Amino acid sequence: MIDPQLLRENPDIVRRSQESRGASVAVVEDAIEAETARRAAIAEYERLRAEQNAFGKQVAAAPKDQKAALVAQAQQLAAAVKSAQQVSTDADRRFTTTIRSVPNVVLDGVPPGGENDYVVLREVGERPTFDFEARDHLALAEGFDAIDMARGAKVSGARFYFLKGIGARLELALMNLGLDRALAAGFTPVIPPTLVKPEIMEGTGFLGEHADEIYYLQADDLYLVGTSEVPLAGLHADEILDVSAGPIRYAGWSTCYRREAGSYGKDTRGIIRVHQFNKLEMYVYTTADQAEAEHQRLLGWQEGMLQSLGLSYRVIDVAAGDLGTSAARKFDVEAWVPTQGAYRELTSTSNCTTFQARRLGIRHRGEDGTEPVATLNGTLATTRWLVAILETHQQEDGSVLIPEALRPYLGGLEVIRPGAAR
RNA sequence: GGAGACGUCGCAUAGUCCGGUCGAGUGCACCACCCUGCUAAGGUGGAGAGGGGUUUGACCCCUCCGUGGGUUCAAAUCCCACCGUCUCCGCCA
Repeated sequence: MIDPQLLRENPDIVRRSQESRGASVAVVEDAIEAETARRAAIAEYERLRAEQNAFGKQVAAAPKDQKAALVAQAQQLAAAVKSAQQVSTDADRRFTTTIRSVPNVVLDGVPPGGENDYVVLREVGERPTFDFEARDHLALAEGFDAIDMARGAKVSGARFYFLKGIGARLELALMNLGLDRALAAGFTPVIPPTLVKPEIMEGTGFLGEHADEIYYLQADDLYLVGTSEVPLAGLHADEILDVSAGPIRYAGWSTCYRREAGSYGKDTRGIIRVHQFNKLEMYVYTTADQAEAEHQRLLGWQEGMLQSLGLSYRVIDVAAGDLGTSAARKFDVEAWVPTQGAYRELTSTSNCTTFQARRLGIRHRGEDGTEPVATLNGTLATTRWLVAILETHQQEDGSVLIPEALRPYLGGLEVIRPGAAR
């Protein structure tokens, strides 16, 4: 939820943000109107309520013979209070609904436009080249019996898979590498719940435009999370945090579930786009004025991971129209996938400023009382990374060199050979 | 799944039977100051959250006793539902 004070005092900033997202400017006018109506309704209700409170005291203090007459009067007042309260509650609900439909205000410098209007900030590392026919990640993995798509489909349907043998070990190694690096950077490791209540899912901003993407368990009124960002944001809901000593940083490992509705026919081969995968996610609570610096740090840790794995990548500044509801700015790190001749997203880091925190009631004590904190998130590793690792480090005989950083997590294994791996 | 107990402003508690004096008392912790020859003890005062108004004054008002309803002129207190915690029983990968 955006700052109501900003809406009232600087609506132009909100309008410009909507324009750069290519989103509706009309909702800004709706929100302003709802805010004004809300305040008027509250003022009227509170005036009547104050009157009723004062009257109640008279009734309590009155001698017995006068009480009946006073109570008769008070009954009328009570009716007026009740209806004014109803008006006030309705106005408040309408305001909340309206303002929540406004996505976060984008930061200065974010490129305007849609999906293809990103700005490339840098390209890092040399793209691998091969003097043989490169195999794609699935062909390589099948040589090691590391990924089993057919049986995944048999058991669970399309876009499900088994990671087996070295495939399973490789993923665990990757996650452990990420966790150790996060630990060194001061993150607290967390394994969160992956089923969450509606208000938590709502609070993180995922029930808006991405509602179709989310698995929902009707019998229990719970949602399966598509990222541990959701439970990590909910972790401190309705709390006042002490961020005076610096940002509070969590590294959450979880399985992620995505319906991938509307992506029929896209990335159907292998594990690029699947319904279930694992992810190590960074999640940070800090003050609003430190958010942008922290965002750069998150990006730095992500790049450090890709570099340690010997991957070639680029960093893009995602355009306003392609930001999620909660994000004010987002950087993606995309790795080069040789057989696709393209960069594919491996990480994403968003600065949600105070948007999520305002919805979830997460505050800290500032100079003038409590203020919402800023929240940020960013990927540190996912199952998809296996695609880039396998393809980048493949050799002519179908074997794959294991990046040095991963070897300690695989008992020193240096190369995966077809047929021999387990 | 069944039975019972409980859920109060950081923590611990009083208050709930018999509705108005609870716009919530006390202890601990916390902050400021005082006293004290010093990381103790004592004293005084302060201090919660959300929202509205405003002559923008360190001022006024409204709301918050798990959540949501209800009864009432008036609810922490009465009624209903739900959520959570604990104990016991049952069942179970």
